[in-house]
Amino acid sequence: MVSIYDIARTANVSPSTVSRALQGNSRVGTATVARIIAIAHELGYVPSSAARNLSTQRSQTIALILSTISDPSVGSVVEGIERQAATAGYDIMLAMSRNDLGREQQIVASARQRRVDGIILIASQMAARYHQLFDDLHIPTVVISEQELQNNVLVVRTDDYSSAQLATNHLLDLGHIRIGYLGVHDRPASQKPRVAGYYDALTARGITPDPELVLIGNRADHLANGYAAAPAFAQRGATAVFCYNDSSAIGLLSACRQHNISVPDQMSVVGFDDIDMAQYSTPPLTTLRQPRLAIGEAALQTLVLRINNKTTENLTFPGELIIRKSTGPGPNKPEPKAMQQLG
Amino acid sequence: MVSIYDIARTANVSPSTVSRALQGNSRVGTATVARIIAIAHELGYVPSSAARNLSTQRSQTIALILSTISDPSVGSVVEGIERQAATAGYDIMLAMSRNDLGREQQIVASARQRRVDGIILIASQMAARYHQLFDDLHIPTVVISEQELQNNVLVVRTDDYSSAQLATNHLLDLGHIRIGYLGVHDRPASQKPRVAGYYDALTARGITPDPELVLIGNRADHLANGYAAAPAFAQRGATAVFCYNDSSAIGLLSACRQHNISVPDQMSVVGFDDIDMAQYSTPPLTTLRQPRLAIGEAALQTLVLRINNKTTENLTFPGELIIRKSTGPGPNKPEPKAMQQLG
DNA sequence: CTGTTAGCGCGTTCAG
DNA sequence: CTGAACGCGCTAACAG
Repeated sequence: MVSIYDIARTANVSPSTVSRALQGNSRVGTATVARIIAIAHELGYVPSSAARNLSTQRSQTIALILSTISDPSVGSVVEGIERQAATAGYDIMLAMSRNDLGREQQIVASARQRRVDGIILIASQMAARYHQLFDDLHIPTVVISEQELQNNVLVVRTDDYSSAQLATNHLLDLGHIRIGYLGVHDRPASQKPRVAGYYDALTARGITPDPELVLIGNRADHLANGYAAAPAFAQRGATAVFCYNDSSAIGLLSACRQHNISVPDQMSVVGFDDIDMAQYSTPPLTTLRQPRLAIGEAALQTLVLRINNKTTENLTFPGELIIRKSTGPGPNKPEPKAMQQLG
Repeated sequence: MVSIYDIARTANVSPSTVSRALQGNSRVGTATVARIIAIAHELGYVPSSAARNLSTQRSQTIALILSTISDPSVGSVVEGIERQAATAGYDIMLAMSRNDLGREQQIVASARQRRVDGIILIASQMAARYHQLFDDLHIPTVVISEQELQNNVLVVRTDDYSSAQLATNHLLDLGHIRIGYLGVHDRPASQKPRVAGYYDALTARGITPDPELVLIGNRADHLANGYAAAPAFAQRGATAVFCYNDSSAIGLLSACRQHNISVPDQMSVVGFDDIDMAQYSTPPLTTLRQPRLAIGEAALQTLVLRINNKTTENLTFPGELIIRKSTGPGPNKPEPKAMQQLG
């Protein structure tokens, strides 16, 4: 492997001159710089990041930890992160925790050994689970999802609470009373505020939330969860369901079709995320769009700021209600005229 | 940052003894090993991979390059890779090429500087585009997808050709004659053999493929491609369509519904991949399952073998036809009895 | 079983 | 503007 020593030798200069010339910044004779660069190119020189890392004590690497990549809603977030990381000159070390304790510890160990400059956590329970850990690590960290505040952990997220209210209010506006909530068990951090928003929206309209209409799936497969929940909702008289995410909603939609429950005539369904597939479901899914790409980009930018000791702050993005065809008037549909006036 | 020197000092041994003790393998007094480990733990020692990499000339890192992560079919593959990488002690450097020339070069540069021990390419045109590059890099590489054979590049993939034949034959068996193919423009490597399989299956039954029934979408959004293609297929008298992947198929399904084309009564649709969403589409999608998790795992294992100079070989996995509800009898449906007998 | 020595490749003072 | 010298943290070859 050719090093700066090799190129120094053939250029009749010292290694430090080569180092400087290659970095561009320092003051070196314009002529020698050109000559050095030429020789470096000619010799097929490729700088060693290990050596550089060792010397500079920075790895130009950020660890991206997520519970699973097989979730259609995280793709765009990762995309946003990767994009910004590339332009900021950081490499990404990808790790999947799978909610597996052993693997989680392994990941943290690996990140520490690699001396990663920063960490991004997506849809992982790790931040909550280890509570103090990320504070003690002294590695800048940003968590994407609602989170208990910690000292050294930044949060970038969608406003789950008000988004859930938006979704629920949409159903309420359509005249629904018996509105269910379909949840998951493996995303407590973001689910909590969504449930709260759902509850509060109901209560604000004078409706007492019925615990019977809150169903929490127990598997990691959200599609299957949604599919399995349909009969219970129908049986308990729900005319509308607000789902934790689009996957759950699409599973639910599929089951409705299977059980001949017409959507939206007999059952309105609202999802969350607006994944690519959402507008191609049957019927196209009304959902709460999260600005996933922007969140990913913001997460990385915030992290870089934090790494460079600039001032940073937690970021909250608003959700956007996307009305499609899976929601329709409920049994107590208000007068169209009134709706018009309010619009 | 505490180093082995620090722990050597407080343990009254030499740094190399510490190094050996921590590696476990070498012969060091059992007592001192215990003492050293204890002290290391106490001092909060975390080994530096940069230093180790520099010294050993191996990075324990593999580069995972893909065009985009926002494709529901790559998630499982990545999952398989990550799983095996973790157990084999490799970290993953994630990079997305986005079919962007500049980014592609940046990624290769970064991988070289990092001295990655191996490279995995998924659904990327890079292997084909640079042809000679990956050979010249002298870094073990495995490509997931059909590929022109290169010296130093291994291939792990689904048998696209015979899978396409399987899919097409299924449609043929159902009595369809005017069978279309819905393709994409950004996956030439895997599409080529699929189209070939489709053509050959048709020809083998004495049907002359009609070029009018082969539609190639021109956008990166496969769902949208599928959606846009429905009218053309209907208008040209296709009674069945074999799609490049499930995303295209689901887009097509959605458009059929929109245009009141009944599936499968008026139009049968077959996808490819068997993504999680496939069984929850309307109707549930008949598709060709790829063993994506297994492919990911095999890809990494093969790569590791190759890194360690063991013998390796290209791997081809068979696809599996999953019959669901999006396919049904065509206009020339054969006698049910005959079907039974053949089964 | 253990210590010494010498790099691995690069950045960075400190002198000129 | 340039060179010499040292350190980053760890492994490995060579003595004992």
